[in-house]
Amino acid sequence: MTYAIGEVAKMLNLTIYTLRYYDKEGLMPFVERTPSGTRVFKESDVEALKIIECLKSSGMPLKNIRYFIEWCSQGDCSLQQRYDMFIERKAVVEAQMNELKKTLEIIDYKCWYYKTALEAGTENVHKTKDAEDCAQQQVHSMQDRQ
Amino acid sequence: MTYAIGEVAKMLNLTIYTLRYYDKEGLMPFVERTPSGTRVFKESDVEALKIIECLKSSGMPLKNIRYFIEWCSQGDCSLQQRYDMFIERKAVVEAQMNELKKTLEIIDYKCWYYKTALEAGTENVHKTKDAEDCAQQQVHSMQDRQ
DNA sequence: GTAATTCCTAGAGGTGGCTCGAGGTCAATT
DNA sequence: AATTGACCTCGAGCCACCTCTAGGAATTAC
Repeated sequence: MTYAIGEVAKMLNLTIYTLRYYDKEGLMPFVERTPSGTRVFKESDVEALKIIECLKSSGMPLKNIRYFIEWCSQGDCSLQQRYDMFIERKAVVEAQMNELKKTLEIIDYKCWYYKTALEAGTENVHKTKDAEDCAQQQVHSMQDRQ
Repeated sequence: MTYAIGEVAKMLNLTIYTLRYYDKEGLMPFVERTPSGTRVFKESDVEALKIIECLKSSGMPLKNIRYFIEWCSQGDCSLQQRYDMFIERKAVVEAQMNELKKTLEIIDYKCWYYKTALEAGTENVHKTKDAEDCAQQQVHSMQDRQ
């Protein structure tokens, strides 16, 4: 089973432009063509594109993804590099998750802050209390929600 | 206690260029100046910048962060908008965390894939088995690690 | 008092990642 | 035979987000 670029775009939720751009950037050297030049995507090509999407959403720039793709076509001699790369990606993604967790904590605090301000009708409800008071109140509000 | 732009840059791990750029983009209308034009950051300005950083790392574009800053200077009439914005941010960040979790699962699989390939000396160890075999093996390898 | 450091503005330049328009090919349908 | 629609290339344009340079002013250290 093979796919045309439009089908692949739909499957991966990308535009045709993006796929062609990736090809131009050397991310899809494996995709074959018909004699007239139309790209023909194999099942394995779609799988490779999913890995590319995975690396992309791990925050890896396209340039570096291209190096990985090059390693892949070099065979077993690049296994160590590829392993190291995924280990590094793992660390990066875990760091990102920790960052997001911190971000979420601040956002949760702000949700509480504005919720109580709305209830009071004014933000002054917070400005008149000191920071420790606020933290206290937040803890209680958090517990109430459980 | 007040700070100069260079101190704030160090505190927030940003460059002076970035801070000035944010100012140019209307993200810091609250920062005052000395008669000679030098920016003077108050403690509360640094706190506001931390919220800006929080919104930024939640994936919010600077343009939208500016709207939030404008709302802040409009007082209590914009409380609802600000609350809604943080509720929306919460959803966005939670979605991002779910995305990252999926990404991490694929990366974990790939770490296992390359680890076993390295042990075998060749990637063929995976190519000769079918996908279900691989999944099985992965599950075992995962359990071994616990 | 002069040298070093830090600040300022305006505006140009750069990177990453697309996004699109023009002009053309090809295969299938009417 | 003509139309439709999906494909192609090339190159320009665009958006977000900085990043830096030039030219200048103010402050601090010796």
